[in-house]
Amino acid sequence: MPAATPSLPPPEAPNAARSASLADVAALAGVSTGTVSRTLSKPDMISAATRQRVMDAVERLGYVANGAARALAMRRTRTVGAIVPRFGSSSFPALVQALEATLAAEGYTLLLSAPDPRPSYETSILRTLLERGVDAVALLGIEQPPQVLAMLAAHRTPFVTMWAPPDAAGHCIGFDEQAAASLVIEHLAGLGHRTLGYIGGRTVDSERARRRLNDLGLACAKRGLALHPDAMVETEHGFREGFEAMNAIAQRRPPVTAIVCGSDYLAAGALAALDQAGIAVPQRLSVASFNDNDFAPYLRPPLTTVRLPIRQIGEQAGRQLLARMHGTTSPVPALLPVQLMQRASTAAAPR
Amino acid sequence: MPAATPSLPPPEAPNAARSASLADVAALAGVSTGTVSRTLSKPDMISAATRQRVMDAVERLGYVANGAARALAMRRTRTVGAIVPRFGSSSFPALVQALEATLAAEGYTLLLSAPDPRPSYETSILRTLLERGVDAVALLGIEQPPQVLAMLAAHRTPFVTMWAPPDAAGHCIGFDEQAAASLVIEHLAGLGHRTLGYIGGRTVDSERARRRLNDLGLACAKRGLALHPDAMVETEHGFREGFEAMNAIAQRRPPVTAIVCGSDYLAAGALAALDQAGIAVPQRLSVASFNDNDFAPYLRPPLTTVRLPIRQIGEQAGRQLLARMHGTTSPVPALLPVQLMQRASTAAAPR
DNA sequence: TTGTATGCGTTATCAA
DNA sequence: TTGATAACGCATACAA
Repeated sequence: MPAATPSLPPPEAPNAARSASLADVAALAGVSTGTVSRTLSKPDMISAATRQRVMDAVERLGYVANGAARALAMRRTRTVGAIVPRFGSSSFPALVQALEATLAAEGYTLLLSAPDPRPSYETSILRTLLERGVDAVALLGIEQPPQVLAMLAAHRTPFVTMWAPPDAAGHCIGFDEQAAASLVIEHLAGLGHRTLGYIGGRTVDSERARRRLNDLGLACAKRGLALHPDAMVETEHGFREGFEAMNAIAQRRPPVTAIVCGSDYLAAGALAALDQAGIAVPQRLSVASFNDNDFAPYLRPPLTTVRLPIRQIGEQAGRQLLARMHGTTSPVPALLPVQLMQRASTAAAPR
Repeated sequence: MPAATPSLPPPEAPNAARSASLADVAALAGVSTGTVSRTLSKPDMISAATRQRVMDAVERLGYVANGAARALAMRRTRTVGAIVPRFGSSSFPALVQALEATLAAEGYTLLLSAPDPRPSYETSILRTLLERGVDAVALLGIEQPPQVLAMLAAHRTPFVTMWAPPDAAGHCIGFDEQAAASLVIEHLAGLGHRTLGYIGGRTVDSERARRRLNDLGLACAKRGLALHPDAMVETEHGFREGFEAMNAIAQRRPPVTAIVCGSDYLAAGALAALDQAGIAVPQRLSVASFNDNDFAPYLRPPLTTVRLPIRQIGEQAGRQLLARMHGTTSPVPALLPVQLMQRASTAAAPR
């Protein structure tokens, strides 16, 4: 160790080995570290003169606070963990973007993780997040294993589940899935359809997909409609997947007059497949879809879609977490409304 | 081991006020904190017996390390910052997913931030990231202001720019944009097209969009093709935007025989618009596009597209950062190859 | 193999 | 208003 300069401050930065610390700033400004800290956090507690000196020193040294030290002392990181599966596709990115924006507005940063399919559950990801000291966690589209909730509880970490079944533990930000299913089915029933197909998510992977299917089934039953087994495909959400699913269905030639798609990616893919196969829509087959990316309304022929409040989920989740982190007891989140986007598709059911 | 407690540890958790610390584990296991720390980080330095005791204590207390303290002591956070604009749309999510996966495999977590349009530059976001102690930074799709690079350099933080001009400062992970433009134009020239349109990103916002346009122009010039001003639209990347851009172009009825789209979102939207307007493709108008989402090939009618190596950019960037953080001098990244996805679209140029 | 003690950079408490 | 100083929880060099 070179001359440790026990008393007086070095005139210039002696070694730029490490980036400047609070102590460096204090030395340069000729004040104590406490004063520097206060100057940065509560400037009005400091006299204008010293404040100026401190700020100058901060500027000259290019001081950037060490978040680890701050987190250690303050016991919070201003960081929020998000566990998001299949981030690269479907409508999750839009949701995450909304979440990030909401949190960023209050100075929080998002730690993004994807659940690792390998180990037992996503508890290892959660563990990593907790080690990173996240102040809160947002869970998206995962079936919460009890362990996850237990860990969260044990660490007193606020969390929300997004787009999850409303009975999920913890506070859930979602929309009325049953109403959404109902809107689609009622619409098709009104057009005279009796036998339907469905292209949607994998029920084996996803509790949400199971519920979606269940809700559709109930809505169908209420109106005497039926889902035909040969016209059902479970797949990932994506354009390509919708395309292939629709092709598979078309090959089986099931006696259906309408297809419901679980997302507008799937719908777009399905329509492309029908187009290529020369199957006229809606003359020979109607298509309706859940709309999570705002582009279904632009597809030809006009689709009737239920618009899902994707970005709103992200925003609400962000607000909810902020409130909870700040100790504000926020109202129990209500289900967000869904909306039927009716198009002037007056075509009656074929057949 | 029930009666471990050799000396005088609390029989149960006395106050669960805070979550367990190393000291708590040490006390319960009847060892020192150093031993616990070593047990967790380098287990083979510890005797089997004590290791077992420590692990039991860890288990019983549900111990999770405090990352802030660890980061403070180790001077690293195992965290990587990513600055990603508009990641809710276009092809950025896929890239981010690839980046996250690559980093997560090595125990790194991604801190995701979107550049805030408000303040001068994204230096405030970068500042936040640096305060959080990120070990490295990945910049995506932004025009790096000198300040950003300066801050990065001042803090000795490794970084890469992704999908940026190759001459950008720092190491850039990208692909050969000129080759991509060339492939599209050569293809259209080969079909006999002479006058083209283009729907792409906003050149005013994006250096990348400027270059893309420039590259297309050069490729056109080489073959004597021309871009028609009335058939040029700059917009955001999205399905809806492509739809509206194409409608705008159609209204102006420019004398073009082919349209180039900057992304498959735009292409999909454009095709939907043409479809709705009853403009036959490719009989009356050819459409070609840059393909960043793997779904253009499924669009009808067959599009010829250039596949852009989006996920590979994320992976390469991740690897590059990992290497740099570990001090490994990794080879200078080469431009990733692009690929023409030719479809059996043998239609010659109309007119 | 294990224990002890120090440092990491902030915040916060308590005096001055 | 400011300064000294004690946490904060972990890693690690050094001792034993």
